[in-house]
Amino acid sequence: MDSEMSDIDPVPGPETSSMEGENAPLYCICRKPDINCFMIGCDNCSEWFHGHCINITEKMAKAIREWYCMRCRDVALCSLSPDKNSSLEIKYRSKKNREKEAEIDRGSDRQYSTPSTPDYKSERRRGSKVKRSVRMCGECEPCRRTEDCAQCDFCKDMKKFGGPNKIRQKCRFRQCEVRARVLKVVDLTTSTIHKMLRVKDEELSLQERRDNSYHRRRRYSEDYDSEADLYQQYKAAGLKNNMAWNSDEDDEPPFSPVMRKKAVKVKHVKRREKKFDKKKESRRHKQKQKHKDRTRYSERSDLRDNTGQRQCLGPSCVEAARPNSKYCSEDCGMKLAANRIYEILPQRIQQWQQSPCIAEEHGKKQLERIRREQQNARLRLTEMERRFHELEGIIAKAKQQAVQQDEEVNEGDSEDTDLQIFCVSCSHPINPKVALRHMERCYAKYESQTSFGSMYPTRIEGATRLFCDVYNPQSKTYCKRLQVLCPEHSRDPKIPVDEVCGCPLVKNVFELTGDYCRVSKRKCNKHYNWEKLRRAEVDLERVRVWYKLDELFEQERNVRTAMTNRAGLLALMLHQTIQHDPVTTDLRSNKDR
DNA sequence: CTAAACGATTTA
DNA sequence: TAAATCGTTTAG
Repeated sequence: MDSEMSDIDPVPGPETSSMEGENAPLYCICRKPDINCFMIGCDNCSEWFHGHCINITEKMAKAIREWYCMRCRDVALCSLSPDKNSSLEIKYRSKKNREKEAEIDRGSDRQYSTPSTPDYKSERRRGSKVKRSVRMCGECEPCRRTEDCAQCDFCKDMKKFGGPNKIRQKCRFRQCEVRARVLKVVDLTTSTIHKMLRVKDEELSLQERRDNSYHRRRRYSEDYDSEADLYQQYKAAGLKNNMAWNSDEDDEPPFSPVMRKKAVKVKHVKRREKKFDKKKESRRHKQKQKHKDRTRYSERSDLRDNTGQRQCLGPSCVEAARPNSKYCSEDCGMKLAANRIYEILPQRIQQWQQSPCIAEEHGKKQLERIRREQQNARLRLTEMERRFHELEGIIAKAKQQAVQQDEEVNEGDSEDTDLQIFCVSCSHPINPKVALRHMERCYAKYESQTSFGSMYPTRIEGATRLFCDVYNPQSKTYCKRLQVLCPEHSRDPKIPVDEVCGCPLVKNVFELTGDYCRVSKRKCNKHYNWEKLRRAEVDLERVRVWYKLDELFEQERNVRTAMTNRAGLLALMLHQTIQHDPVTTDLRSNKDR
């Protein structure tokens, strides 16, 4: 049934597989080592078979209740024993009962062996009385606990302890070490992270010692065992300290680092398992996974000597470790850590330099691209600044024009038709003659009703008149409209009677004629507020360029950070790239260039 | 992303 | 049938 259950079951044979490389046990009719695929176990001989070797898919397996391999079936047939159990037929589930039976079957697996299904696996389960479930390995200390601590947050939530029953989780102290979901991670401080790292370090060095010394050689299996070990400590200490989980003193805080580390670790494993959970059906049909090398926690005892005291792990230190620590002093811990760095780092640097780093090259290319774009943006910016000044020049010059009286105004009037257009803002029909005026006012009206601000004032060096930037104490924001377009904070100046419109006249839309509109500004409907619009046009473009520059700057910073962080001390110590096939070169390197 | 909440399922 | 607790959703 549970795929993950098989992972930790120390069944002789398949279960103790993987990771051992050449010595990996062989299974199935093909006699190949366990590969990470669906496998089915014979309910008689317990041998494992690859699904694809015997043409059984996971889906098919779901319908199977008892499965026997060819050999067992043949033998049973040949012996022709009258014994009722010896007819080894594959038994299927009836469709409607499938779900239910799975459960019943599962349940019985855990506890009993029915005569018709010789259950070797459950017998191998070390006679554990505790029922196993998805979230309980049934083996660990917490699984065996039957009493709630009544003090943890989960207990306090329970009805029986007067809680609101909102969280609805098992007592902290009964959360399975192996399978419990990660429920809450408390107070992750930097110091705990360091401690977590140190735990890993210690573990590594421990391994070394074990390998080099009289100790029986043992496979180093990630850090699960260290967790278990520390978890024991946590429990001991946690109970003593009345569950001061957040206590973060001395070397090994009793609880937090363990659980926190576990939180990180377990999560991924669990997520994957979860997927499989859904597919799984019976205990006998297991999806094999890679992380089955979790060594049993009980094996950890060899770290301590008989007296229960341990030697400090510091380099050539012979002192006894402090309680709840693996070192006699902080110093020893640091020394050990330093040693490890000296030992590992040169190698890793060398290794790193041996293979070209694609990411690094990408980064360089990106930087080049960014720089090109930045240059373009800057050019555009200077161009826009030039236009800005040009426009101001034009406006200034336009002001000097003398007002030409009357004629044209009347002319405009005479052109008047009953043509109507609709305001883009209020959609009222308006006379084209006053359209610009109306729309301008309409825009101002609506625009004033909204606000467009940011928490910070604009700080762009060398840019004049971009954002309005008026502070609004109510919302504590700075207005981010274009200054020229902000109807809220800047009123159009009153136009003197004698002011000329002064809009540069054009023919064919774009060609400047060099002349200026000389109608009185107040009366010119054709070029209403032309300066404002022209300024806005320029300013908007300037803002765009600034945004672009900002974005590019951000990109550059990101790329640079990525590049500096790449192959840093921590990265080199923690990660490693393995080139599995040195013959095949990186496909990208051919493609890209 | 995590923690809290809570419906749903399982177990007693 | 209630309690236990799991897995998923929601909120922050």
